[in-house]
Amino acid sequence: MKIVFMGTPDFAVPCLRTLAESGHEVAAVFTQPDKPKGRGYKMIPTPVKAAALEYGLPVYQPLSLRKGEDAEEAMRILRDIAPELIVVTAYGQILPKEILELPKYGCINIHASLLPRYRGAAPINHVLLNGEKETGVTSMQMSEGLDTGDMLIKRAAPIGENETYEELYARLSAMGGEVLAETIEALEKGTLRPEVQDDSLSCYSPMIRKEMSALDFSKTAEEVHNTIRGVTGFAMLEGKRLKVFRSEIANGTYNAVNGAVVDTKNFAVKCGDGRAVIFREVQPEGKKRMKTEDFLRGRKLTEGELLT
RNA sequence: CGCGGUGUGGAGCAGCUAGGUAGCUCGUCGGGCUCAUAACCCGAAGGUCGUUGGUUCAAAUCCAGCCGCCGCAA
Repeated sequence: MKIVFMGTPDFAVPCLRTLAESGHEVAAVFTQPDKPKGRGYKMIPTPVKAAALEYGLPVYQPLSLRKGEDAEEAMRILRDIAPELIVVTAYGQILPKEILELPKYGCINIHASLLPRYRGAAPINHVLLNGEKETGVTSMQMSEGLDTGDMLIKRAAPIGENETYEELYARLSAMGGEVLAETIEALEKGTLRPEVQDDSLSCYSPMIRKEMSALDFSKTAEEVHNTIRGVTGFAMLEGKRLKVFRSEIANGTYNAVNGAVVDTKNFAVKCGDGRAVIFREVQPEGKKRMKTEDFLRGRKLTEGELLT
């Protein structure tokens, strides 16, 4: 089958690899344009582009598929290729109707949630922020709405109590490749049974804004913990930013001001419900990421010291 | 040329402002104590102080360049 793949971040790479190694013809890979990024504004290729070049696949990076010269040219390229199927995984652009209808089998999307829950840009983050116990990956037949297409194959995954965004992201990313493989296999066999999404059960997961990462110690320990897991928390310690990558909820309750260090050996911080969150992995401003034990060797805490 | 921080034994840091014996908390190794321990006590090994050059009687420390790592911002 002749397939065009569209995707951008790491998350989409397993899907691309699945296709590239499936024996199907990957006629083109679309990914977002390279942008000056990071320190020194270096141009960094998107992970999907890097992987595509590895396989020697042609890469296209239109600014937009909806308007402008790039969109027209992209449309010409797609018509010229005449793919039987387009696979989209975390591409970062909305596809216009004419592209959705171009391939014989339409466009298939791999989405990192159990639809219709957590439609939208940041399902993995929001699932963790909300303390969900289970999530998954769904493949769907794309339609014009945002993640509203008919569901094809759905696979669930339990979420660990202390699992972080990075960990869940990696798991679901790999699972995405597997679900895609199954979906294509079923498509070829004609055994797919599309299932309409129940809109009344749906919810959206909007893009993450950086202020969502600010830890608020007046909230419950569970909420603080979920913020750390879902979007990497940060707090101010002695005027400097401290990122928190990993945490657990401490046993027992404490009597102290919210945000106070209540255990200097474990770096436990008291939260609004009297319980405390133990930081397990942190990164001080200007330093690298490290385990809390390492951090505490160089930076002694005092009981009652305040995080804000 | 986006802004800024940082590079010191295996880990995390201090020392640098006012150049002159390489230090702290851990880890490792050896020994001791203990019913026992991620506990405690004693001892030891381990560092071209990122790199190159400059200033100086003398540079981890001052100056310049280079390399690496990181935060912010996009």
